[in-house]
Amino acid sequence: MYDETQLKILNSAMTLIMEKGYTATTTKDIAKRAGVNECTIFRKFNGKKDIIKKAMTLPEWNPNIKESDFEYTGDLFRDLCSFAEIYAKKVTPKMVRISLGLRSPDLYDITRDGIREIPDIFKKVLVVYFTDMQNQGKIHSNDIESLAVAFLAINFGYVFFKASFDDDLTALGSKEYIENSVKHFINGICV
Amino acid sequence: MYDETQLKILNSAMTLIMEKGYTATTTKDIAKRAGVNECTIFRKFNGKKDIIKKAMTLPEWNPNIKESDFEYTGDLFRDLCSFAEIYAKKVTPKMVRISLGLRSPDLYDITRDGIREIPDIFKKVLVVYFTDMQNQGKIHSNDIESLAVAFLAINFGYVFFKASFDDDLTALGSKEYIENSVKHFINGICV
DNA sequence: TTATAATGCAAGTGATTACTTGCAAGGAGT
DNA sequence: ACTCCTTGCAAGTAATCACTTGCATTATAA
Repeated sequence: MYDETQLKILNSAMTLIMEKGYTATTTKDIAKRAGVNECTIFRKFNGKKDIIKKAMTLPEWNPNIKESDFEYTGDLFRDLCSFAEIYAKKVTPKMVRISLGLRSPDLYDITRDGIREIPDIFKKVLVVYFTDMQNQGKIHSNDIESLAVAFLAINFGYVFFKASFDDDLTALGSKEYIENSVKHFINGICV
Repeated sequence: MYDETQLKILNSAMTLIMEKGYTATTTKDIAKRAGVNECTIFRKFNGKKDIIKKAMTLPEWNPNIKESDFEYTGDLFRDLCSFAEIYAKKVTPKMVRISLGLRSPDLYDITRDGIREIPDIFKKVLVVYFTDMQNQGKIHSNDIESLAVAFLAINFGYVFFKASFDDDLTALGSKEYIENSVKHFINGICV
């Protein structure tokens, strides 16, 4: 699909965008990091935006989340931990940083759908799951929507904090956080 | 503190940064939106960065969150709803958009502390609160830290989604979300 | 009236941007 | 040996960036 030179350019561009954002990343920067001449970039791609468009299809720069990734057994704790782990594995701090770096008005038409897709799919999975559990009488909730958004927020918030502040806001590891937050989510905190 | 011209420049600059990000916002843009000549900007401020530095001290562009804003009674539901409401009132989608727009490498030295401060303070308040409730025997948790981060994430996640996707991800209003998510947070979902 | 300060206007600064072009060097396959 | 194909190199494009300057205009205050 892409030759070695193209891959170096794609990866360098995304790494820089992750660090500085799209607008602040220059083609000169990209060339330097990729170890190629600047004009090579324009021989290989149709401009700066084209690099992003193509890089976003690479698995390395796309969580590529699918509804079918999330399977469940009916065991609440096990299922929610599994959901959270899959989400954490796909939506890494690196992915969050990239999606923040791609926020640029003249890039929205390219990036918008791909970025919106990720929380959307995870939320859909959760709504289906909670509805199913509700029907099976395993949970009680008068608002599945709030439940799904809250669980999504619990997981997204954590990775966002890591992406933004590293370990400064919380030193909690992903595994402990998932286990504890799921436990609290299921059982509540009331005595 | 600032004359009318300066305020127009400050507000225009921040509005544009909210929409396009710092690097993509030009001084020409700012001048045009403020209805002043571009050179006036440089007569009133010491460069582009200086505008940001000064705008960030304005209450309109700074959540200005303080630990003392959060008071509690000991009633779990009431307290957590109150915390969430205060947080939602200070950390609006507009504020989130601004803090995302300010992400630029050559701005970090100015903005970093102010941005990190907000989740930090809210988390501190939550840790103190949950510890107190634990000591009073009102809640049970083997990890206060996870609890605080999860509650912070529930509230930040929601406002972030609104800032990024408006009502597309969820049409839930702030009031319903807070009430439902707090209820779930306290009671859990298990039957 | 007169002095002062704020602003607009127009023109211009050098630096940087994304992007282009012509030519030469090198490697790979025939 | 010959031909592609890729790439580097150097030079250049027009546009835009943050920022400056000199002068005219206006409103305000003394």
